[in-house]
Amino acid sequence: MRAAGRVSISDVAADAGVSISTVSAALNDVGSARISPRTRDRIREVAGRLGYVPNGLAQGLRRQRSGMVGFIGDEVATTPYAVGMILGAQETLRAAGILMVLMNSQGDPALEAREIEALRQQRVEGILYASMYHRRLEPPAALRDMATVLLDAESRVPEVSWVVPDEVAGARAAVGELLAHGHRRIGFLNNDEDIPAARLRLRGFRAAMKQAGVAVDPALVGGAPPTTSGGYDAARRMLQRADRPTALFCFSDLMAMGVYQAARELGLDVPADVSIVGYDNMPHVADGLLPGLTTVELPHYEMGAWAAGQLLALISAEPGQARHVRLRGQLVRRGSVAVPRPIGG
Amino acid sequence: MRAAGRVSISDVAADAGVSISTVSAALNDVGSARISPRTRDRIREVAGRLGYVPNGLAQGLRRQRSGMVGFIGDEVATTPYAVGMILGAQETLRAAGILMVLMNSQGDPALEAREIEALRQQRVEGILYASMYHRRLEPPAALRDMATVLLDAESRVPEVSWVVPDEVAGARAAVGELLAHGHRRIGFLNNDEDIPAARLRLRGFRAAMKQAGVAVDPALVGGAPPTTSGGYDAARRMLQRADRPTALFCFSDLMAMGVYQAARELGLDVPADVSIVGYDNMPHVADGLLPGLTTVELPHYEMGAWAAGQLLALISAEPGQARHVRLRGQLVRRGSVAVPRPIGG
DNA sequence: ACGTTTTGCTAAAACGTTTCGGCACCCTTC
DNA sequence: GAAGGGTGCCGAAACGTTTTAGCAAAACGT
Repeated sequence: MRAAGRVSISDVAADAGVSISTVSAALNDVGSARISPRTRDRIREVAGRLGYVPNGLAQGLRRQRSGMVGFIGDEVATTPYAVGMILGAQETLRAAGILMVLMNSQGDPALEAREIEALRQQRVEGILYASMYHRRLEPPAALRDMATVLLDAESRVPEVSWVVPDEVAGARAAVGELLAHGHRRIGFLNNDEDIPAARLRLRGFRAAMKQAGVAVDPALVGGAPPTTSGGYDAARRMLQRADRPTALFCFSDLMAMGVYQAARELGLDVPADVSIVGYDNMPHVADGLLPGLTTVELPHYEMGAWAAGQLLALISAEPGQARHVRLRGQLVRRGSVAVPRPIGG
Repeated sequence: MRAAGRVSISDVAADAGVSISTVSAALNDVGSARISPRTRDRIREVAGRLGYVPNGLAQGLRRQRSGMVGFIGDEVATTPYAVGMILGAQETLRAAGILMVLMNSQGDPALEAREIEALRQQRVEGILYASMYHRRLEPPAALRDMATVLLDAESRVPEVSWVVPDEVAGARAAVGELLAHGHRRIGFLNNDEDIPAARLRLRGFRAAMKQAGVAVDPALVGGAPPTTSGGYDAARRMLQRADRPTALFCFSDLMAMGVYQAARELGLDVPADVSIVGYDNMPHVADGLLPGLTTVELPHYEMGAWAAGQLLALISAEPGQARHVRLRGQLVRRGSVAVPRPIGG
């Protein structure tokens, strides 16, 4: 079991009959070093035959670069969203030959501090600090002197880079889809918490309506908990009105799922009687509903990839330009939007 | 930006007026070394004041232990299931002071080989090799000489440790719940793929029925794709029979979601007319449905934790006992099971 | 044939730890 | 007052690399 990587550079050197410096230069293709092609090939052959794998710890120690970055999630790893961000980040880092060490703090500051200490000890070159939902947040003091990028969170301090979804554009796309189908009485079931996503999607909703010249009926804008039953309750209220909306834009796919239930109970067909657009493109929910839910994707993968790219830039470039980005998510069209039919028709 | 961890053990030694050996011994509480309490305290104080963080790479090099393990997922990171396993593993490793490096191979063997190489280079002490769904699978040859534990997969070769869910027990628990409520005509909507989970859950279904002395009607056992629409289609067929079942056990929560839809369309109430039990306890699906779905949890977190523990054992113990475990998942009771009422009543 | 350049390689230092053996010194003990 | 044992610390080697400076031999120019 403990045989892995037992052969060191000096074994290769001995077998090839050269010095370890030569082996190092040959294997690393050092431009400044002059090595005859024959020697180089011999070294390569020996290294391959012996199964030589350079010791990353020794390399890291000597080069003063560990080749690793840390990924810290608050409670992030408990949510399906985490995977997209992790995947995107990991993909980008892999291309750069960097490994990713995963941590999650469960929202416990003391634990988080210990984790940062462990990462610092392993000399990670930077930190991806991820939130599970779009919010405002300041990275802990322990990260002050490390290259850090915030994922799905915005910071007040301008020196730290971050990436979040473009909520306004997402909401505009969603409402635009409904408007394009001819809907005019469009309701918005917002999240009733005071978070950036709620504020910004409302702004996008209003902007889209205004641009289309459609007045917003305040009675059709409601807040509820962003859960299935939150959506269910709100939808029951809204869909029983005489002047009910022909379409509903929901803050989340979960709320939309509740809307489906409510609609069915009220004898309303989706999408014939009421069109629905969700938000999140939650795996197995948005595509699991019948009919499939048209929704706005949260660009988790892209945010992860962008954050990793920015982190790599911070690590290599000394000036360390902080950047702040809002990434658009695609509208994913499925079967929950149709042309409205006259109410009571 | 690049200030992190600049201070080394020799800085501490110089400031404290002792040798680096003494600093090392003092900070590591080496039993064999004799250091006066006063000196030790002084060293501690200096280390704290200077913000000394030992260099993990140098430690790893010298101790011949990197303090890291790798986690390789096939396509695992794309699924919500991954997070539970990752979390469980990470938690256990954290307690042992071990970091976890995350990789995912997307099912591409060439990529996987490169990733293993990278992990080997960083001298990880072992590998957690995770599958996204319970299946048979052999770890790649490149892992032959490394401490490896399979997660959510069984291997044919007895030397490799693995952990999978106890599917038979899970199915028995699910069907037992229905039987306990008085159901006798119980249908099973199985996955029509030929995978261990399908075979074993069918076995569990039969075993539970047999134990209760209830004959299995073959017409009530069906296979379908484990998706929402798969469940929907199968349920429509089965629930329109004159001798329809009063309860349905579904291979997955997604299928159960389709069953909800079908039942509602057929004017059947859940759970009054038809009781439903799912499998997976899929986040935001099982608890998002109305009524909440009673289902069997897949013990992802526990499997991750067990695998990490076993890996730690393999790493430390030279004999390296391979172990194979089937972990039970809890039955999670929500609102989708009730006492049956007479059909047509 | 003799300096000069180029080629092909090596020695040694350095990265930051841990650990082993040993060296002073002090305190007992007789 | 010398032998003996404990106490408190230190020096140096080793872990496996990379990199810089430099050296011998070969090739080149005249």
